[in-house]
Amino acid sequence: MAKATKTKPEKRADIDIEVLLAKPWTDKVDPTGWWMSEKLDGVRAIWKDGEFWSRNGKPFYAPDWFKAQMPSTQLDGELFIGRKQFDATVSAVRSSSGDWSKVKYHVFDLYPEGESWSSSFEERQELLARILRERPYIEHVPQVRCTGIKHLTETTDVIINELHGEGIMLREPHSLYEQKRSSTLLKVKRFFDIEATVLGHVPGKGKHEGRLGALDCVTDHGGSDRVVKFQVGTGFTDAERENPPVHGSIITVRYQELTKDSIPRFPVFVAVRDYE
DNA sequence: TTCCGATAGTGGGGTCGCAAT
DNA sequence: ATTGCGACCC
DNA sequence: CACTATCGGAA
Repeated sequence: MAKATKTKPEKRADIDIEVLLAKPWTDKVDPTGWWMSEKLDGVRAIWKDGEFWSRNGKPFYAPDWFKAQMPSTQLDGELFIGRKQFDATVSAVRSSSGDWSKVKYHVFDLYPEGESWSSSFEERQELLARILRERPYIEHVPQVRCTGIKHLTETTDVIINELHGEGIMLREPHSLYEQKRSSTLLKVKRFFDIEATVLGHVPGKGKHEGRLGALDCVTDHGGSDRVVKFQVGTGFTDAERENPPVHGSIITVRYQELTKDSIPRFPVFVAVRDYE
């Protein structure tokens, strides 16, 4: 295993980074012919000018041995340790003395520079396949042609239920790299519902001054002796914030997954429970 | 008429780093 | 040594 | 990341 060098990273200013961002998939879009890849729950990073950059233009300071394998080509991908290891990935790549030994850079596209603007997704993947060969800490994210909605559903089942991954990314065939949120890139995720009891109200700020900001909640999933407290602050209409569920109400909360402490990640208010 | 795209602005869990205690 | 907070990631 | 609220133009 290569060791991190002691050379302190030169401080670099932020730069302008504009990446392709995804929209949620709905069944109004027929995925037939689209490219499927696993949605990796890591940290988005652009390789450019000898450094990794976040999608907000902040630098990540990878060790020299990690950067030594990188090509000169500008790349778009995910710094990723493994499934269910988002926190470990963040810790590795964002701390000043992070352990990059388990991190790999999973590349799914070129980052535009000149002519890559005008090349199709398939052409860019072909170029990537040639560039990314035989590089120890780089993976070229596999793309699978989707044969239809059943194929998409079954693949999502495997990724989420068996491999415990986050979901699927869908790429429109022949699409260009657009440096914005685009309908040519869709994310397929799944969410769960839980019921929780309202403990209290957190006041809102700014445009929500004087009304609800978030609800303090508690749930007893995972054992009635284990009290799991969390907050939910999105999913409300303005009218609901004006007149929120009172203390003691049972509400439904949607979330993606439970954290290691059994707390819902990405919690969203759905409704007050409407049955007894 | 409805829908879509873009912008602005709220909110969550978790981690790191730094200041205050 | 502990706590709180802003600034990031998602 | 999640969402709501607006607005203007496309569909």
